[in-house]
Amino acid sequence: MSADDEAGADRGRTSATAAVTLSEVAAKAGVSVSAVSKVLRGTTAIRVSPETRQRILTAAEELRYRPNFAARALQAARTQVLGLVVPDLTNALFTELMHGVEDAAAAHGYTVLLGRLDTDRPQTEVIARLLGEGRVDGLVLQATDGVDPAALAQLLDPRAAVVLINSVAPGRASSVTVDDVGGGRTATEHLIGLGHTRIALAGGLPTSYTAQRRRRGHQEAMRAAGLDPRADHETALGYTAEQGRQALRQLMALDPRPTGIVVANVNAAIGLLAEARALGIDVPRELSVATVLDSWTAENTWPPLTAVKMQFYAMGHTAVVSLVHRLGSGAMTDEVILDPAPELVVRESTAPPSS
Amino acid sequence: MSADDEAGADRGRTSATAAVTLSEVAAKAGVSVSAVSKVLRGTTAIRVSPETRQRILTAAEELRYRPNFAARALQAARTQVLGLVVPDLTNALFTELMHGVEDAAAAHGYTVLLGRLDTDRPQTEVIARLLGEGRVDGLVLQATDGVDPAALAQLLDPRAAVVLINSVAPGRASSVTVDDVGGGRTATEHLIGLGHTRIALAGGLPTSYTAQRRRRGHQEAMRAAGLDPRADHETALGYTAEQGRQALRQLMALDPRPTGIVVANVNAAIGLLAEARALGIDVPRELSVATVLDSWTAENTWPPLTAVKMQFYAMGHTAVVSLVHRLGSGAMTDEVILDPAPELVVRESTAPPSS
DNA sequence: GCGCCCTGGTCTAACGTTTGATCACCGTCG
DNA sequence: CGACGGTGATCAAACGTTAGACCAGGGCGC
Repeated sequence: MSADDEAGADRGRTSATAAVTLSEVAAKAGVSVSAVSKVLRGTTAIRVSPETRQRILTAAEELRYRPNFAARALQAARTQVLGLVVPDLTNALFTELMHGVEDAAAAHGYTVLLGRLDTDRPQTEVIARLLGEGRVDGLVLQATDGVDPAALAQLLDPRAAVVLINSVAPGRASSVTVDDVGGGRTATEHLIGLGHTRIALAGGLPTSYTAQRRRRGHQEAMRAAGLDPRADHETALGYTAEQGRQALRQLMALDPRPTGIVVANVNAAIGLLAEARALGIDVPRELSVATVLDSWTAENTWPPLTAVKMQFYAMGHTAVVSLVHRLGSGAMTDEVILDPAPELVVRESTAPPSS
Repeated sequence: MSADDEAGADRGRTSATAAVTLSEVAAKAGVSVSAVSKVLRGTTAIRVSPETRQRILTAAEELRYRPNFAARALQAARTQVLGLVVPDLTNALFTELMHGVEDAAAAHGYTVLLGRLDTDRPQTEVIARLLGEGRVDGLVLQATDGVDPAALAQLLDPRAAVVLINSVAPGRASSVTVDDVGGGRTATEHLIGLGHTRIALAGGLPTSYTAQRRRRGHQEAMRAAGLDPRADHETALGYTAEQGRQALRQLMALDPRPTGIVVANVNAAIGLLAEARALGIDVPRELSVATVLDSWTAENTWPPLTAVKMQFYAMGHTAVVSLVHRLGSGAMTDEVILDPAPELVVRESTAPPSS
């Protein structure tokens, strides 16, 4: 217990903060409510004398008027709010995505509401709550990785304005994905270029759309180089640090060992790297590690991780543009961010094979 | 460019999803709107025959009725939504906090709206938008670290229902903080217990309330052990990985070098550790590192970081309880989470000094 | 047989905002 | 001098929900 802390000291009472309404502004300015609304709203065809307008603006200013969100939403039947719902907010990768979403939303006059997808709660519940209750006009949704894409598609109402990211549901929702195939390929090609031939893949769950595609990219690169992507050189355990550790133990049990590993997610790569140190495996001398996805954490491992940076900002931005478009015209689209392409960032976890 | 991807295929049009309203349910059940409202709401003093009730429930079910959020909020003059606003959502530490907030909110019938604090946007703008427009009933707010506490207090309306976390503003808002003093002390005592005497502090910005208190705990522990907390053994650069790297370079320029460093934030510790490896400094043989704050990233560094786990879940939980209490009674309180106490998690980045 | 209360509902106003319809006034044209 | 058009506003309805006031009918006690 620290000596300087004391808890629970009551200090006062709040009078219920009475919100300023249009009618109070109107009373103060000596005009009707609708006059105030029109002036403040900046309606076209204003038809108000300059003096009255000024009186209204001053009154609103002095009273610190703020339009009530609920009343406006009720009247307009829309909220100008978009929901961004992801399974894990505390993912360093998410920052970039969120910035893309927020920038695009702001540019179109929307604000962003963040939601987390509970693993225990059914995803449909979240969607129903946000969209069904009219809390948001549309949704940018990343499904949890464990969920079966087909099952997800099932519970998506095709009439709802939903844009999936990192996943697809043809005919049921729009989608935007990054170039996962390219990402898997780029990471693999880097190892091949260094001279590796026994290259393993520490992949994500088989149900994950991104995992499937990164795996495909890996295999394409292998075959293009005349190498055989062997099944026992692949794990599909998941994207967490702990699952990365498991993947390493599994792959290091092979004989001969692979000399390079492509990891499908940076968090898994961080765990995998830590496990390699714990097992006394020297990275990159004995083992090269390249990962798909880059983040600030990747440059603070030891050795710093060679990574393929994916275009999450662009994905978020495109998703919102797509959503806004959908809200306007109703068009459903599927897009893949191919430009700019995934970008290889070479650090120190990869090197030519020593043998 | 990958061969399997094609972009921008239009697929269809959405008819505007007409939301089901109470009156539609009423029409279907052959009763009045208010009867439906009362039954669905489960009002006490229901006064409705079992058959009618059943008819209403069935109709609502079949029509998939969802109450309109805006209408309900307008009528009740509150939203049952609490805002949780933090500077950085993608902080591993934030998970725990958020869970505490969400659990407590759910227990009191509130949902949580997440907000990010833009560094460029004025914080007052965010508060005004959420609270002033009636989007939320109350706010759990963590100010950005760079902001001056006095300045923050200035712009807080004492009538607003705001609970600060990791910061205080006496008389202007409630607050909940973790035991930063105890955290700084515990980390320092650990190094002292191992036999270190030249112990440095890699601290946060001087304006940060948490940094001030962790520093105080550090100094208390030093003095209690008869050691002198020398000014040149302290940095106050900030909580990011890069600032941790800077801190290490600065502290390693000392002669003699410190044999142990207490870092005030785990992200800074991760950067500091990476920089140590880059400089060829062997942790923990040449240098022990202990950090305040624990997260999954701390166990995946090399060596794994000895850390003091702070009670973020409890802080989030307590903040919401405090907020709900404030919304009810108007009482303003300041609380410090002292129980459970900060918990030392010993890993491999600390050892007795070698000299 | 009259007043009363209970049951099972309906009616109505209100929350704050927006917007199309309406209106009083005035200058002007035919 | 009466109809007309433009100006500068106000009026009223509506969005979907809630809650208190109200009401019709029937059973019962006195």
